[in-house]
Amino acid sequence: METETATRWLTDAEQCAWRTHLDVNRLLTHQLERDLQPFGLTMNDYEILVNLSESEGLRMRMSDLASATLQSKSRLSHQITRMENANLVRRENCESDRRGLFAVLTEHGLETMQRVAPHHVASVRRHFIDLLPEEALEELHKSLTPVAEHLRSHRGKP
Amino acid sequence: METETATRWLTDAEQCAWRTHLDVNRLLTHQLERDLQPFGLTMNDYEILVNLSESEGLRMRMSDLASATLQSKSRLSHQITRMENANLVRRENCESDRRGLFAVLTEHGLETMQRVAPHHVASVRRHFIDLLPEEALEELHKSLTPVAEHLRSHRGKP
DNA sequence: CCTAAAAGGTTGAAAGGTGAACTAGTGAGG
DNA sequence: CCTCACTAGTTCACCTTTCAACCTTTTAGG
Repeated sequence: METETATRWLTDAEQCAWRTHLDVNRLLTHQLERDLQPFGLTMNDYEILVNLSESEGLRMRMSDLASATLQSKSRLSHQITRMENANLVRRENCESDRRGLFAVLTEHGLETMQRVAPHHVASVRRHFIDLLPEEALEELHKSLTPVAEHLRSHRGKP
Repeated sequence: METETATRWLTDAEQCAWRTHLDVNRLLTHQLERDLQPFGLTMNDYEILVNLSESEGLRMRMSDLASATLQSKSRLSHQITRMENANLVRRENCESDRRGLFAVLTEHGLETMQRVAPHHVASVRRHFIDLLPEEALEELHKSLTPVAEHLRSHRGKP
């Protein structure tokens, strides 16, 4: 009688797909990061700017921003401090809950965002979107959505 | 006459696909990292172990290992130092080129690798591979391969 | 009310990553 | 042979991420 189940190793096809996926991620992240560098932003910075610029009042509660960007509170706190020093963002107290803080986009943050966005979008197109036929992109989205849901619902468990 | 070309913003579909892709990456990386944690390994450690264990003589030149894992030399050097301290790997001089070094898998490194691999594979299946129908995985691979090539050929340029 | 637990955030130290400067060995051209 | 440019790899200084400890305010129960 077996107590251990035999390992289901990856098939060759699975292995290839998986490694390609990993590689694309790493390479793509590097490339996008590099393309943002001339503007003095990282992808983290950019993502925060996007989130804030899409929110009412150009502001978000720290926690909401943390979970929107899938970061820990601690990391976000440091991140916002840096961006505050760069005058892209400022912290503001929350009247209705005195524990809370808002991260608020500054004028300069908004301008930066608007100036950089076209370049970033071009970069995403050039290195990813425009390399995939339209159906492939839709296919990708359809396949990945359940994965994202699974992972989201699964956070902080075994 | 226009000097600036109008920005081709992402369509809604493109935007969704792109954001999902980003999210899956981040969430998946976190999850895999967490599943390796009980074994005292990071994904970087694991990847190095895999590369070495698949090489002749369980060894690779530092540069080759760096480019196989898409890391900078500097980063790899630190990484190997840590793994050397954990006795997973050891450095060995290269006779034929006295500038060069090999990273060599130790006995303990090999055992660790073999012990951990089944769990890691299970994790990859559970959180990714097995969530995708077989054709979706092949589709994914076919779509992503040209992207990987593009990015690889494009390293270190505008 | 009062208390205890939970939620919102920050902090500081330690670990990990980056890029440029550096050392040492190689190898091709004169 | 020399020398000069290149390759292999490490190191240093600096920045980012992580994790646990911490403080304050809110909420829920008794």
